[in-house]
Amino acid sequence: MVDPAGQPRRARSDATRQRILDTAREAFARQGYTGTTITDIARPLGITTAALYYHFASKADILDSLLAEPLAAYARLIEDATAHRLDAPELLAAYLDFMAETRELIPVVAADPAIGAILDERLPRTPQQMTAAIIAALTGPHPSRAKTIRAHAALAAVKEATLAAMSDTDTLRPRDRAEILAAALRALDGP
Amino acid sequence: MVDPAGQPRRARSDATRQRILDTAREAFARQGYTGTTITDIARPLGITTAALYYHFASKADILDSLLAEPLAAYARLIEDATAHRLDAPELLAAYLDFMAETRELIPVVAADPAIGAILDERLPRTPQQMTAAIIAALTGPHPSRAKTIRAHAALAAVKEATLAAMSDTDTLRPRDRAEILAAALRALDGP
DNA sequence: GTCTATATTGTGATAGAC
DNA sequence: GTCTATCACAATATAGAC
Repeated sequence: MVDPAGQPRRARSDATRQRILDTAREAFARQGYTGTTITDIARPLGITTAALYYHFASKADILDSLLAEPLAAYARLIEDATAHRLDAPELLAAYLDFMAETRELIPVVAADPAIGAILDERLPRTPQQMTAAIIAALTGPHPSRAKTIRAHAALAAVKEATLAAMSDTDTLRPRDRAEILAAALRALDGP
Repeated sequence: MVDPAGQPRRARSDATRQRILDTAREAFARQGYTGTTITDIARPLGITTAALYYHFASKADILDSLLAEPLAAYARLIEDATAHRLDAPELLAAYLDFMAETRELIPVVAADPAIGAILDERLPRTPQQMTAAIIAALTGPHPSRAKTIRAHAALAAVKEATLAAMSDTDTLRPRDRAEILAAALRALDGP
């Protein structure tokens, strides 16, 4: 059960699979999902596209593998929001932490309309419905138009400021995190 | 100079050209630029793709025609920002009005990495540099890290809240506009 | 100004050898 | 597990008739 390279075969295969995922994530982040060809993924790895299809059933399957864990985390966030287990500051903080962890894939998913179809099959609700659920949790039981607008502002502030703050660091600095949350809460709550 | 339909030929051609642009804008907004085929544009109009190529040199040429005016307006905004002709509230207001006018095309441009290449040829600076210029104008002469983060938050709040407010109306309500600007300024300026 | 027909290229994906 | 070779298809774009 050990091949000439001295590694168990299963481990070797898993390692290749992981390298494909890493390369794919990078390529998707840079060129988008539709804009990335399977050749773009295979070539940097020094393998052919045929070899790639030994590890994954399709291009969409690669994306699925990349998104599985983040999507599950996001679904949990939505569930917490709709069940009112989090107040507004806690919800914004949870949303921020999710964005921080998933920062590489966020633009990929947001960017490509072709991903919408894939997402619809993986999620209990549409992305728009899921955003609406967070907005609703932020506005509380009496959602005036003004409050809804402020909720959109706060959510967008958290998302973009987090991505901006992490453009030069791999881990979000606690001071930055606090600054972002304070700014979002000011946008949400009024003077 | 009048064809059987009773219209001057030039006017008829211009009208067709305009219908192509309208259909293309709608399709791009729905499916993205890369995700839209020229057949997607031609079929709803009841013409063939060959006919479409009489009016436009390429698919990219259609996008160029759609973006020409918005890009010029955005370049003027950047120029005003870098020349410090606008203070922070005025700059956010100008940014908001630009987003409101261009709302259909914003997701298209933001979404598709393939558009980046086209944009690089049309703009004096990269989109990232242009955003950075607005951020710099918002932070003022002494850009602390905290202030920069707040500027990102404010800008994102304006952008997304404006798109959200206009999702159900064609013209932005003055009350909504004021609400968005107030929220963004709170995010920017601190308590 | 629009058509039919076609050239050309790029892409996701598969078959079968090693 | 990776290769060579190839397929099927879709997409942009062009040629030339009407």
